[in-house]
Amino acid sequence: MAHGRRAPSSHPDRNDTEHYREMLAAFMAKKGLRSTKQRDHIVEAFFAQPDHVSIEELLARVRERDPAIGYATVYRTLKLLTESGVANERKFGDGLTRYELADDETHHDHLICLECQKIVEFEEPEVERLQEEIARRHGFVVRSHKHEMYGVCPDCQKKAAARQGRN
Amino acid sequence: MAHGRRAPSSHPDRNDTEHYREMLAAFMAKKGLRSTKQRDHIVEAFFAQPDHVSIEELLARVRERDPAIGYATVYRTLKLLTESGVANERKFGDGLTRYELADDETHHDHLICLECQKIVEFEEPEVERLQEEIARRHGFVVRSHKHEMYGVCPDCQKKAAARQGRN
DNA sequence: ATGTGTGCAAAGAGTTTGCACAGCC
DNA sequence: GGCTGTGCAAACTCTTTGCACACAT
Repeated sequence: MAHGRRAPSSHPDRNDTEHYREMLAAFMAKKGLRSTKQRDHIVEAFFAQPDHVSIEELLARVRERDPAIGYATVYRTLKLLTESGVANERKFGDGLTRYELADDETHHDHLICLECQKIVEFEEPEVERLQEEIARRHGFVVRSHKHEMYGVCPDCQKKAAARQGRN
Repeated sequence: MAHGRRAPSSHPDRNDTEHYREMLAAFMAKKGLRSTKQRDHIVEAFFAQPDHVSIEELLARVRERDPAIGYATVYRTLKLLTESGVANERKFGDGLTRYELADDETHHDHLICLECQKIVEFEEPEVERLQEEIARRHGFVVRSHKHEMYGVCPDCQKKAAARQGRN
């Protein structure tokens, strides 16, 4: 693949997103879909913050530029991004659908803080390898995976310890 | 822990569920909660099929015994089971909340077929070990985790191949 | 008797959809 | 001009909640 490997948690620069812009353009051309200012705004907002964004967050961001944009449009555009292979839907436990760049090369997974909802990404190639082996053992062909750990982050552990000290 | 290790995908026998029955009884006693025939039916239905049951499935099963049971009661009882530590909530991608026995010793994870929705459990202690290491590296204390692989099961691969052959 | 539990129906939260109008090609 | 896209609001799905009555303890 042409684009470079992206370190977890870094925001992709223009060059990194180029590949996804092309994917999207190709998909839209193939389906006869049109480019509109709403879609452009939403796509830009997504590329500017492409990790774990919820519809709400995206809508807020997009409305800074164009207050008239409706949330149905955001839903529809994110579905478009998902279908074109640019974005992936993720459902963490909180009932919201979040979206992230569909980076099929960099398989990052998530550590989620149960107290402050902070999401930390990690990569572990060894886990990837084991996964493949498990799938093979069961005869599955794997398309995607989800690996999340829920716990308490260092900051919240400190806070909890401080609370403990006071009481 | 007193209860035996349970192999993935096997249904626990009476003896296996004993431990959970005790947990539940202790929780209810502590909170001053009451035993009712509805709760008994729901709990039995859950223990009879404790893996990945949805509220719908549970409700259908419970109504075979008592058609008057409302779904609010099933929701409330499953929440009770979750709070008492007997059950765990799981959200796979389909928008339904499913419940399973909260077996904190046997960490089984899931392989999910994207075509027929079949769910296969697997265990991989090595992955568990790696997880712990990753969490430690990030300073997290892990409470729970979720590890799911989405793909195509052997049956559906065969079906797809057959379709291919015919066309 | 007291207060928890239940069933129903309504309310919520998140997401999808139908429709008339707007705007791209 | 034709057809896609948009915004709004209504519809939908799953889950939670308020209320009056039922029933454990």
